[in-house]
Amino acid sequence: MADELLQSRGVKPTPQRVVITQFLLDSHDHPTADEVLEGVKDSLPVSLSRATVYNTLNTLVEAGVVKAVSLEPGRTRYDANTIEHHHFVDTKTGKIIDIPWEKVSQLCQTLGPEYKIQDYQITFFGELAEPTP
Amino acid sequence: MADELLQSRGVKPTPQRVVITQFLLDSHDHPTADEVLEGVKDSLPVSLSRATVYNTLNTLVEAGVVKAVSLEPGRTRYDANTIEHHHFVDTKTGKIIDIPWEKVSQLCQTLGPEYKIQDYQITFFGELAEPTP
DNA sequence: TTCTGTATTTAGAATAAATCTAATTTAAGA
DNA sequence: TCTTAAATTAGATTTATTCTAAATACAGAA
Repeated sequence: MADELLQSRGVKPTPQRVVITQFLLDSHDHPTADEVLEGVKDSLPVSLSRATVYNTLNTLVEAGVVKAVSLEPGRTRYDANTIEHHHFVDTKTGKIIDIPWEKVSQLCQTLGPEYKIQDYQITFFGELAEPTP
Repeated sequence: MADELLQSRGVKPTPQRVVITQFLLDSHDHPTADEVLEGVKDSLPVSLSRATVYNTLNTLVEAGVVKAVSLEPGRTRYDANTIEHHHFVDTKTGKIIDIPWEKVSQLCQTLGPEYKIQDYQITFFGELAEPTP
C-alpha cells in the first residue's frame, strides 16, 4: 500500500519511509513529526532517528504524498488525506477534524484573474456542538 | 492613535506597548516578532527586550487589538488589520497580501449547525499575475 | 560475486522561535 | 511619601527543526 504509493511518486521505498507513510495513511489526527516518531519507532528493527523522520516528512511533502499544514504556531502537522478538504479546529479541545468542502472551489473564481491560485487552505476555529442523545 | 486604541481595549498604554502597536498599525506586511523588535527598538529611549515584544504581542492578541496568523511553519506573524479578511501568499516571492472577502461569511452557514464557528482563516497560495503595463 | 558510487540513515550538535525566571523598574493609589 | 501590583529586562531554557559528518545500504558496473 504505502510501498506502491511511494513507487508511483518516484520515492524509493526504504523501510523507514514505508512505515512513516503507512502511519500517516492510517492516522486521521494530523500528527506532528514527534508523534510520527513515537508512533512508528517500535515497528522498525533499527533505531529510527529524528532526522530521518524530518527528512522523510519533507521528502513526502515534496513528492505530494502528504500535505504539511500549519494550523497552530510552532508546530507543523502532516496529513495524508490528499483529497481536497479543509480543517476545523475545536478551540475547546484542540481537536482538528477534516472538512470536505467542494463548494469553496467555485468561490475561488470570484477572486479575479489576477490571482493564480495553486492551493488554498481554510481553517475554522470554533466549538463542535455536543451530539444530542 | 495607538494610545486610545489600547485604552479602549483595557490595555495599559505603556511606552513599549504604544510603539509596538503603532508599528503594527502602520505595517501592511504582517511582521514577525523579530521584525517588530527591529522596527521599533530605535524609537524607544530604553533598550527594548525581546521578552517584552513577545509579552506585548500576546497581550495585544488576547485583547483583540491584533491577530496572530500562522501562514508558514515556524513563525507567527501579526496583523493589525482587524477588519475581516484573509490572506494570499505569493509562492514566488513569499509576499503576503490581504484579501477582504465578505462573500465567504455567508458560505459558513452552509457548513451546518453542528459547527459553532468563532473564527476562520482562508489562506491562498499562488502567484500574483504581473501587472500589465 | 565483488567493487564502486550515490543515496539514505544516524546521533548528536547547532539554530531559531518562543517562553520562563528572577531581579529590577515603573507607576498608580493609599 | 509609601506600598504594592504590574510591567520590563537580560539571559537562561525549552521546543521544533535543520545541519553535519560519519556510517550504512544498495543498485549497477566490472
